[in-house]
Amino acid sequence: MTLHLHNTYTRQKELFEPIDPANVRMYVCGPTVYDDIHIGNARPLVIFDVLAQLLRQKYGIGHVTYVRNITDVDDKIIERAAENGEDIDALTARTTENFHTAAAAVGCVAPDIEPRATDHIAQMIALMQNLIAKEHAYEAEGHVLFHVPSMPEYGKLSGRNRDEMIAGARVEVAPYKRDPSDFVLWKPSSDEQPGWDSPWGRGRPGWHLECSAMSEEHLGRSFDIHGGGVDLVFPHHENEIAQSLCAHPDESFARYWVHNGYLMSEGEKMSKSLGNFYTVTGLLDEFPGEALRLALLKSHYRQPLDFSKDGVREARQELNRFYRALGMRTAALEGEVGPKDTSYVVPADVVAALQDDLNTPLAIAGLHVAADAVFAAETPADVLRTTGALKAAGRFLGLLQTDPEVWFQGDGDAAIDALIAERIAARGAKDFARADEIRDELTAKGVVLEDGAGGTTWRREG
RNA sequence: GGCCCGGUGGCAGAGUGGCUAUGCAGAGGACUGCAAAUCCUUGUACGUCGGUUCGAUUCCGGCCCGGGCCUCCA
Repeated sequence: MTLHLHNTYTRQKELFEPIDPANVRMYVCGPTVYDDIHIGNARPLVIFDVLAQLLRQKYGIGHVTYVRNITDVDDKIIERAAENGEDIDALTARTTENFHTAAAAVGCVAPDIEPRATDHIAQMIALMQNLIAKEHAYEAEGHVLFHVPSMPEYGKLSGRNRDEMIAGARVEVAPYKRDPSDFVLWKPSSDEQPGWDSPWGRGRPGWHLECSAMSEEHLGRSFDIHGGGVDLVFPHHENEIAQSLCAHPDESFARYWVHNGYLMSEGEKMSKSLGNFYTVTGLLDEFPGEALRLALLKSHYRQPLDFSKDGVREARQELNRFYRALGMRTAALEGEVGPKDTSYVVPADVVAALQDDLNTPLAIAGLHVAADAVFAAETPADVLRTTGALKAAGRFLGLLQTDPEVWFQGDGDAAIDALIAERIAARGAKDFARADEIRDELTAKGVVLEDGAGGTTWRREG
């Protein structure tokens, strides 16, 4: 089966053909670590995690290099640290840790390489020297600027021309710019600001330079996929292309540009004043990370996604259904042993959906079909086969890898077990009044009991 | 103002030139001491106006509505 991806550069869905199938390379823009990540930041994390897993599955583990950077030098960081009265290093360390915790909580596997901007200052300086030598960049008043008119193709990715950008410019043009559209590669730092020595004095990099430097360092001058949110198309990715292509005109830089759509929250653009600003950490107090992940994957990645807590609740209901199906496996094993046929086939419709430009909603529909098959299973062998298929399909999406008992019951609860035992005894004695009393008591605590053929099980609902 | 994306049943959300996903919620039924789960049945959706076509939700155009980007927000 073949993989197709929508390429922003050509605005078409294209057959994916890696430069080197033995080393498929993907670079995704990671966070600027100035604050705890919000649910909008989590969307690209989850999407590109699915893509990375799909690539690993297709080309083999060890044949995919997934790089996701951390931008730890930026004016927003400087400002936030000043606001908080916090040391910059403390701020970036704290927010980086929050980022890692949140990413893991929504089921993302760590990227193969996670470079930090501040570890690549030397590479950035070399890149600027190269650009200056080729007359694509110039120094002015301690700044280094990229000269946009030096690149005729500038604007191709975002589909805009220079005149439009100048006409739309809302910011006053700095006097040292040769052209209003020129952008900053390097800027001087005051004594209080973080800075590094350079041929142009002590300073720090502009926003776009770090990604050009880091992708080159870790993936080479040409690589396969470059990903991020649509809002990065312009100016960030446009400028990365300008920097990297002008520095290395014989290379292709990234070949497939993959961008995820914007996320809205409760029907509106997320903002702190509207009360719809959700950090991942905050949401994790209310919902399992897996429910957040499913809620994010229920829309196609290029579509705008209206995130809502109701949507997460619905995702959790769906996960309940999947985990109920997976729980049949335990029941089957506890009952009859049966033939130990654990062979299963990963549902082809799920894989096909993902290979068609990451159609996760269609893949999830395939998960439901797989769950139906579990519920229809008639023998323990069928249960083992169908649950195996469901779980394997879930793995493609980074879902359903938890033990069903843990999903429903968490760490367990001896008091609940004791009440259930008492209720089973009461039912055995036909004391249904007492049995119902216990059910009501547990219902009030958000515990749902199920009397099945294999005994009584319970789950938390809330 | 410029550029771009979208408007699908109560909600979420795929997809297709004719056979009308999937889930959540709802209704009826089977099953169940009760309940839950599961299974069965059920609801005839594609913003609007034109055009192309034997036939359009799907292609083309106008309009309306919503959203995004336009120098540092994923």
